[in-house]
Parts: sequence; structure tokens; C-alpha cells
Amino acid sequence: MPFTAAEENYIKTIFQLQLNEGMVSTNSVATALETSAASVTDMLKKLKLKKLLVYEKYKGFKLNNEGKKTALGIIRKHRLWETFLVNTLHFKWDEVHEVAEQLEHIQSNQLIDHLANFLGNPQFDPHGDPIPDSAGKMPVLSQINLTKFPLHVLGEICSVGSQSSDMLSLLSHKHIEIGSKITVVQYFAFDESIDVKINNKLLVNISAKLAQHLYVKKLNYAS
Amino acid sequence: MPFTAAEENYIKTIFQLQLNEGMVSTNSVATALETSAASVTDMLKKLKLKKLLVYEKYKGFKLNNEGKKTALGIIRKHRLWETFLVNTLHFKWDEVHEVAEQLEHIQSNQLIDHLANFLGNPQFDPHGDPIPDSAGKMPVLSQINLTKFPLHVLGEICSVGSQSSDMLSLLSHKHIEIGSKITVVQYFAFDESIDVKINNKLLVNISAKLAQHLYVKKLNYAS
DNA sequence: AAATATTTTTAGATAAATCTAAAATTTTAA
DNA sequence: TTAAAATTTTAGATTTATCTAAAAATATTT
Repeated sequence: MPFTAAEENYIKTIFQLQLNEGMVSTNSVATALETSAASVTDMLKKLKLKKLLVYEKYKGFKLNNEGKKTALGIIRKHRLWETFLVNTLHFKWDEVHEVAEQLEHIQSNQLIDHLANFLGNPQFDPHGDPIPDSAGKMPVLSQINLTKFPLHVLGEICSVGSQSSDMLSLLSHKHIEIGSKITVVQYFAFDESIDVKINNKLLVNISAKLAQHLYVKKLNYAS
Repeated sequence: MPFTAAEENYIKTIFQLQLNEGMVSTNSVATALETSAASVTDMLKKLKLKKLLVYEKYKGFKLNNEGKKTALGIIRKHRLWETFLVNTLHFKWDEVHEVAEQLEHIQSNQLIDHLANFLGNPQFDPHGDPIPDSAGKMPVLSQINLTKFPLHVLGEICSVGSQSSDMLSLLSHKHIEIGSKITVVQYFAFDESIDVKINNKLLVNISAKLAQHLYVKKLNYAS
């Protein structure tokens, strides 16, 4: 069963929302996709008919197993294409998202298998996000939002929750990149900013807003 | 001005038809796209409105310069993707067409420029067809249909007008491939079949139907 | 040149994905 | 606990790309 690009965008968005919330609301999808609540309701009926989600009028909804499997397939394609764009075609981090949004809808299992092979079956994309395998299995990565990362524990920046160039230039100004070692030194309750040490040398202050977009993986060895 | 996939398919088809015929008919486009004449008329109105073609009711039509430029852009993308699929992802000749039909509609100049660069700015695709450059210039290749190729002149198979696997298996059975040297030995008027010599060794007979799909480039040195 | 056949266009429908405005339902709060 | 607010759904349009059937124009043939 092939899905339209519109259907796939809904499936992917619902999947990401239900990771955090369990049950998903019409409005949250409308906001995420920048569309109207009415359009979401229309699409929900279609996806229910196609047996991808559990949905009861006014009660919220979530993807069933079939829906989740489908979502993981789309995420796999998206992240493999991002990897291709950055590693092979030398796009920059913040240039790949829009193109990958298009490429993820190309329908061809053969294509995605060959692409994965060509890239060396990577487990993580250039943003540090895990790439599901062809069976839909996602490599587990205990990544934690920087705002929740424990004090004085060595971590590594492994993912960035946004691709805006404003954010990337801020990161580069602070000498932070994927793979940077990071330790939280102090939380400031007043503005929720955080002092961190980068690569065990540079002490920098990170705003609450920036911290919300940084994900850190615990490292098992001390610095 | 971005075009929809449907518009691009019409533009590409009209371009290919007017290469041979100059003026294009509604029915020929309908046949090529396996759609109804009425749908073609609908789309012609839209493309006329977008100033891509010259069209008068009941009188036929053809792309203007803007339309041709657009068509060459689409053909460039299609052939670069085919090259990528065969050279980089190791698809076989006859497996690439359907996927390239999807990939050619991805909208990103940056993507196609980076892809061309990665592939080494190839001038010809795996079927031997010329790839227009980013300005829309097509490398000239004096390729001639085998049915019109002069007797006793050395040529080289440089293009195949179809990608059907039936045809490719027939070619491989006759030991013919892109790059094979070929000389026409004799034309048979009765069934319009042709005797040719392949690589100056093997003498094989080629049906009119097969010959219509083979394109040959004159070589300047004798065998 | 008139009758017939073919081609092309128009008219009117349909399906997908969207919209706005209004109605229905649920949640919040006075 | 009922009134107000927020959320969700329905109803009715719109756009794009398609269709079939019928009408209009052109081409062919006797």
C-alpha cells in the first residue's frame, strides 16, 4: 500500500507527537503541519479507514502498530537522504531539511536499500538522530535534553532539535558541534540559562531556548 | 516558477514529440502519457497561460523558448538521476526509469548542481543520451537511428530508445551493448530487417522494430 | 461537395487535499 | 454547576488533475 505525500506527512508528524505525549490532539497536528484543525480531522478519517490509527471522535488518537511501522519507514528514508546530502553531496547541516522532506516521499524499496548500502548502513544521521533499519528497528541512544542533563556528568552533544541557520551560527559562535564533549556546571533558576564546559576547556552560558534544542548522550568514561 | 509534477510530465513529453514533428497534436500527447485527449486540452490551457507554449485551438501547439528551457531542465534532472542510480547505486540499466521519473520532480537547484558535481558533470547518461548542462545546452552528438545509418560506415551503439527488459534481453542475446562497434552490411526491403556486423566479428540480423530503437554514432576512424 | 470519420474541445463529474464558517462537544472556571 | 472558552467536527467551497459523454471543428472519402 503506497501512501500519498500528504498522508505520509501526517503519519510522520503524529508519530513524533505521540513519542512525547502518548495520545495526540487534532490541534497539535494542525500546529505542527501549519494547517487547519478541519483538515486534520479530514485526514484522520482517511487514516483510520486505512487502519493506521486508533481514533475516536473528540477523544484524541494515536498510530497503531501498522501506523508506527509506516512512520519508521518514512523516518528511515528522511534520515538516509539527509546523510546522503551531507556526507556525499557535501550539503551543510542546515541546508538539507527541505530537500529531504521531498526525497522522503520517493517510492522505491530498491532505491532506499541501495542508498543505505552505499552509505554503509549508517545508524545515525548528521544531526545525530538514529536511523531505523529496514525492519523498523531504531538503534537506542540514551539521549537527553540538555535542560534535563545531570550536573557534572560528562556528555556528548549528539543531536540538535532544529536546523535553523540562526541556531547553527549561534552554536558555531559558541564552538559547539555534534560530538563536542559537554559538562553542565550550573543551572540559573532566574532565566533558566545554563553554564556548561565545552571539551573540558571553554566555559559558556547557554540560554534556556538554546538548551531546549540540544540533546546530549551520557558518556561512560569520565573526563 | 515551480511546476507541478503533472505539468512537468506534459512539458517533457511535448518537448520529445516536437523534436521529431515540429508541431504537436493533442492525441499524440494523450497517447504518450496514456491519458485522455480532454485532459491534454485542459493542461494545454494552463501551460499557455503560464506562457510555456504556442497554442491555437484545433491547430496544434509547440513549446516556446521558455517551455523548451524548462523541458531541458527536467531532462537534465532525469538523466543525472539515471546516471547516479546506475553508476553510484549500481542499478541495472532497465531498473532505473521508474525511479528517475519520480526523482526528476524534486525541486532544488542546489541538489542537482551538487549531484552533477559528484557525478563528475557527465555529458551522457547510461543509455548514451546527452545530458543538458545547467544552462540548458545539450552536447551535440551526431546520433542517427540505425534504420537510417549508412552502409559500411563504422559506428558505435550510443543509445537505446527503450528501457524494456524484453528489449534489453534481446540485445544481450545478440551481444549488443552501448559502445559496441557496428557496421550495416545489408538492408532487406521485404521485412526492413538489417544485417549488421558487431565489433567487426559477429554478423547478426536486426528486425525493423529493434533497429528503430537503436541509435548509432558515426566514428571518425575506420575499423 | 456532401457524407462520413477523425480529432479536438467543451460541459459536467469525481477524487484528493485543502480552506472558512458554523455547529457540536469537551474543558475550564467563575 | 452552569456559563464561557477552547477544541473538534461538520458543512459547504475551492483547486488540481483527472474522467466520460457530447458538441464542435477539421480531415477524408466517396
